[in-house]
Amino acid sequence: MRGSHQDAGEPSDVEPSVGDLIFRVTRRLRHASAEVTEPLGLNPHQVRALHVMLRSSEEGARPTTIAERLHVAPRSATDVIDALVSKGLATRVPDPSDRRAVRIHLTDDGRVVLAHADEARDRVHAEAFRVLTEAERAQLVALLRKVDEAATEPCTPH
Amino acid sequence: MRGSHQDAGEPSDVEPSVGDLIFRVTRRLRHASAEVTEPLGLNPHQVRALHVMLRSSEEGARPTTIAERLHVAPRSATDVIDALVSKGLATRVPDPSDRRAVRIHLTDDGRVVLAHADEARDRVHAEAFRVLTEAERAQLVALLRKVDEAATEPCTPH
DNA sequence: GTACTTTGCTGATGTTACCTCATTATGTGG
DNA sequence: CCACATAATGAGGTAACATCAGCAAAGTAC
Repeated sequence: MRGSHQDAGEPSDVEPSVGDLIFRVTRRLRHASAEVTEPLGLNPHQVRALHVMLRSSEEGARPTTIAERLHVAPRSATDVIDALVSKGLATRVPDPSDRRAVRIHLTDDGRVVLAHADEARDRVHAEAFRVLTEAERAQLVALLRKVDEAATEPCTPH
Repeated sequence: MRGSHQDAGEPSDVEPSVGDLIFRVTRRLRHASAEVTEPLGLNPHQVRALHVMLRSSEEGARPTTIAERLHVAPRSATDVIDALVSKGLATRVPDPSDRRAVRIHLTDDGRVVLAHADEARDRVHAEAFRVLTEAERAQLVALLRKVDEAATEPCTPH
């Protein structure tokens, strides 16, 4: 974690809007997740990069692809990869089909660590939403999905 | 915005969990909000700092207080304040009751700019949740509030 | 009052996570 | 085979944090 400053946000005397609420909940989730993955020595980007590698375990992931998934510049992916390689969680392998390119592969360690990270994150999320009943959770998913999908397909030409 | 890299995240072949979904929605909200407040030359911290000042318009806000609200170190609040002062949106006024302290006040410009920023943000949020009916929005608020409150009062001693 | 401790802010400086631009090696279309 | 595009990365810059040191003012103890 970057800072040591933690707290819950103002008491908020007024009725919070949907937007405010969703930010509050998410912020807490993010912090909690960060707390559990940090002992593993991973920041969110690194975890995400490991995921990309896992998904293309066969061929390995290209730095450019990782950059896209992380929404960062290609050059920045190099740094993320460097970090993972130096931790022994990933390896650079020359791409057989393009000698300019590199393929990034998960190491066995990487696989294990990623599994731990995922499990920890899942636990945190489950804990956070444990106050909801099964039905409520389903409802929440449905609502969020609706919002998400509306934004994904901008069917509003204007 | 820091980077120029933008896109919507992977297609996600699998059923997304509540946690994933809420992150997706929030990420989009954050980006959209950032886009509209950036033309005003403000980053989220600066907007938040202006809010703190607005809330204590009478006496002015102390840097320490602003730091707390922003969840950053006191020193870092100085930088945020510097930025706002240099834009002419805030002023430092010596605290009459404690000559070590400073009070930060909104300028008239600051008030106007903050109002614009708020309005823009509200518009973005309203737009994002427009796909929901009034009832659905209320439902969403209720669910999120439940999650939020459960986390706020950690009534789970263990 | 003198002395010690604490508090409030800020200057100096370091770290991290990004960026852009330049470089090198390789692939590709005329 | 030449011009241009693409893949990765080195070099170097910036923004947003951090910590620590310093100074002035307040509070506290005797």
